Amino acid sequence: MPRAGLDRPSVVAAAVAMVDELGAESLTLALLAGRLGVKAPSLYKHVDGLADLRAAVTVESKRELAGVLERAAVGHGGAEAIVALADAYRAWAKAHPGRYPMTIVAERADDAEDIAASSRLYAVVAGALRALRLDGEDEVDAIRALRASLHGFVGLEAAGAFGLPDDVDRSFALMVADVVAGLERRAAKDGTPAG
Amino acid sequence: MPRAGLDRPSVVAAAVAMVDELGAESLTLALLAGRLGVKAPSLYKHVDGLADLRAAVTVESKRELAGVLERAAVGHGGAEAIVALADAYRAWAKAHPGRYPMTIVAERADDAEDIAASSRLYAVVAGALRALRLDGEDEVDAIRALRASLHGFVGLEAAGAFGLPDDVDRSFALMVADVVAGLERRAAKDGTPAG
DNA sequence: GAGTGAGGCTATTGACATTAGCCATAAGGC
DNA sequence: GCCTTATGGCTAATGTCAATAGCCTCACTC
Repeated sequence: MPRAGLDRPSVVAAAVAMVDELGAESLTLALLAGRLGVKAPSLYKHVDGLADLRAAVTVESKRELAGVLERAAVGHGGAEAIVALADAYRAWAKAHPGRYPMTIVAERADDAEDIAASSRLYAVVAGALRALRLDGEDEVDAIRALRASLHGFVGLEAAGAFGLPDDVDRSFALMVADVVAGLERRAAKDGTPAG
Repeated sequence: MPRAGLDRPSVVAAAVAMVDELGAESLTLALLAGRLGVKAPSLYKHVDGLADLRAAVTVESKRELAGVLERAAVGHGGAEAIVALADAYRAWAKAHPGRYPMTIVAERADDAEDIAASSRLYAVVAGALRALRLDGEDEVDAIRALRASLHGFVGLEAAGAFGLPDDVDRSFALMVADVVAGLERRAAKDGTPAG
């Protein structure tokens, strides 16, 4: 029997592809092994079971999304940066419906890579809001509002909750514009000490 | 062997309780049967397998949430109604983290009960926005924006994505206020033909 | 009280994860 | 160029779970 030449990165990459194609539910060691030309127990040489594999796919997905958002934000400032981030966020989620939900699960305290990837994701959103010059609790509140809107819209869209034929792109653009306007008003209020 | 006296409603009710306690992942026919003092195959006399049971729990959850929201909205008008709806929505989701995600899955075209429950849920959100007097696409856009914000916030909260200690209630109240303000501005623009 | 059907049951199959333990291959030391 | 070693495959076995088939008995009806 020739060696298949697998290692952890290649196994995780195949798992990522599988989740993209078949959805998170369908990620099974048996099927993945088959695709890699190997029997299921062999995967345990590279990965510590299904839970570990899922965790690895999660980290990889957080990294990928963070990278996409970082690239989307460059060259834009102020409100434009937020809109660019929002569009990239939604596009990535639509392109990877199987993996998108993984990007919002809380980081595992014992996984340094997960913590790093999650922080990157948080940082890129925070970065898009930097121009508003909010700080402390106000900044946290703003980040939460933006993340909630984006995640909610994308999550509902992926779940097929927008059954009506009305233009979804338009609904999204309007929502993002409202969020931007709302946060800008918060920033204005913040910067202008009330009498 | 005495009969256990089960029927579809009692089996579904036990499943609902199980999801509330243990989460959706842990809903298994084997465990549920054990709780009901019965062996797993017996459940097939009342329910058409795990998929059917999950679908039934989903419908029940949509109904329950719709009922809660309907009750929350009565006695409020305008912006107040939206805030009341939002608070009730979040409270229910926090109280039922295992079932909440089921409430957003698209209805199954072949399940009349599911369609009815989903419509009720949509209608109660639409009702809270009625005072804005939006119509057609504008109304659809508004409903989507409100649903997205609510779903996103509670989804992130349930996922443990709000790791920072900052006051989550405050973040939510601010977001809802911004959504209300944004939609009111849309309504004003809509009612005032631009020059 | 006989008949009947609903609601339990056991037995079995099949998918899957996981563990234990074996064996060959590929890589490195002499 | 051999010998050692550990890595990366394997088979075999266990356990959990869903699902199906087919049996048996209780409870209700006539």
